[in-house]
Amino acid sequence: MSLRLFDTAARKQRDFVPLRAGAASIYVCGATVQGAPHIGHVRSGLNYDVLRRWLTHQGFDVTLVRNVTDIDDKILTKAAEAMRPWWEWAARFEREFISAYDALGCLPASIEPRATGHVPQMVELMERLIGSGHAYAAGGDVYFSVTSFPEYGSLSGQKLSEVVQGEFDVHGKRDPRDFTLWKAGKPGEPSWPTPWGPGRPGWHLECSAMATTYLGPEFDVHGGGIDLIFPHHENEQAQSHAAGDGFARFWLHNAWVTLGGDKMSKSLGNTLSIDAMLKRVRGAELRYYLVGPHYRSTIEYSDVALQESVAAYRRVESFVHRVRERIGMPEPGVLCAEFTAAMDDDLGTPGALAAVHNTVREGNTALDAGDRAAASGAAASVRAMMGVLGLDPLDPLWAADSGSDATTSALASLVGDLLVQRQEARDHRDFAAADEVRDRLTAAGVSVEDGPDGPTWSLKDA
RNA sequence: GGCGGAGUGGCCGAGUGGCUUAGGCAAGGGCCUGCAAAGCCCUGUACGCGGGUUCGAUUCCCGCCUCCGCCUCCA
Repeated sequence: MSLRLFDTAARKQRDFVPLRAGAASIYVCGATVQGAPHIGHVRSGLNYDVLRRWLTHQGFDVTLVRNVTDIDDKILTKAAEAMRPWWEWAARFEREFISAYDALGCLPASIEPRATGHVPQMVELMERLIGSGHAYAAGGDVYFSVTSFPEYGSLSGQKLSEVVQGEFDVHGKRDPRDFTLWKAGKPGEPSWPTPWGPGRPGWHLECSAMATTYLGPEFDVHGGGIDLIFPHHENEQAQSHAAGDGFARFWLHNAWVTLGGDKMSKSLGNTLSIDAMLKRVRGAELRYYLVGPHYRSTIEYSDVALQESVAAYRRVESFVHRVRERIGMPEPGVLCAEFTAAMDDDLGTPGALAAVHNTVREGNTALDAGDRAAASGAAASVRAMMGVLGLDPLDPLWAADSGSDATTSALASLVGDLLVQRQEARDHRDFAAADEVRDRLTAAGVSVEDGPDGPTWSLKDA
């Protein structure tokens, strides 16, 4: 049994066979850095992070490219409204995206190329397309001729005759469905020189150029949100195939995070910004929420569901912590077969998580029974499985969630003293005094649990 | 109009032609505990509606209803 992925182009699952044995190349459409990241953006990043981790765990040498679109109409418009240079505006949100990815445990991409840094490659691609009759320049714009390419529409299942995209254009567009590869420069806007005059990149072109620059003319996986299927990915594929590149062998698309039944709206977007979310839950908890459902299922956001994920994650986390405290640090061990089977089935994270929880239960039972080897083994397995999902509670990645070392050790010292007092009271069967200590700790946000090896404590909900 | 997705038990969320009907959260009962907490055990018996195929359908087929996405920038 090996990995099978749902390929949008084939509309079915296919066995993942990489182009080069032992290696996997992935291109993900990253952000247009025009505003702050919300959980929907990050869900996409997370999905491909899980794919990347799974492939890495299976021994593949993974190259993951996640681009940054740092030039586009909205960036220009918003920057102008804010009276800031467009490049400063783009850089600011690029940083916000990076820190959002970091906060949720998204491994850094192999490279995060910016559109503005790849104009020569775009020009080269356009020259090839014009040379082969698939593109034409008109009034400083460059368009892709959709009717020159019979395959157009194959990725998204659109019939060219039914496509209603685009509008008639003043620059001499030959067909309203032709899409823009390159936009002629306008006064006051940034531009780059080309054989057809100064201008700036069209959205579709940049991804083709960057993907093939780093991954070669043909590569394994191209991912993005489902909204990108048409026209963005259709156009990318058309350009690259028309230019003679093999391009993506698999197309993966993740579903939305919706709010109130609707696609996230600008007005409500703030509510779900990563910054706002991380004030309520920890990064790992938010990640669990976003990674738990299958990537092709829509997540209808709700506070209740988020809290359920928090509870579920903590169940796993507390088990691993318990083992660490009673037995010692478990190193990541082997995955259970159920987990592997689930992941191989188009990244079935729900089934994978079910396997984790089953192992947690077995581990807890072993712990209760005093079977240290079994408990430790279960914890090792849980760490490995959660690690594939980027959720290993003992990953240093999440250390920041529990405060600085100095703070932690000061707190540990104070709580330790109180627990000694409480234990003395208990030894004297003075339960009123013992409970008073516990109540004080509870009120301070520290919960106490009595285990077979004495009491342990932890911080309660943030 | 074209293309695509979805409707599962109190909630979230998988999945499957019948077998122990995933897993989590919440609830009730029990064990454990000085009491708790955590943990473990047990309980709930779901699959939008109407037909059809079948020995048997939540799962396959047909029709219908409702919701959503893309076709314009979008993760």
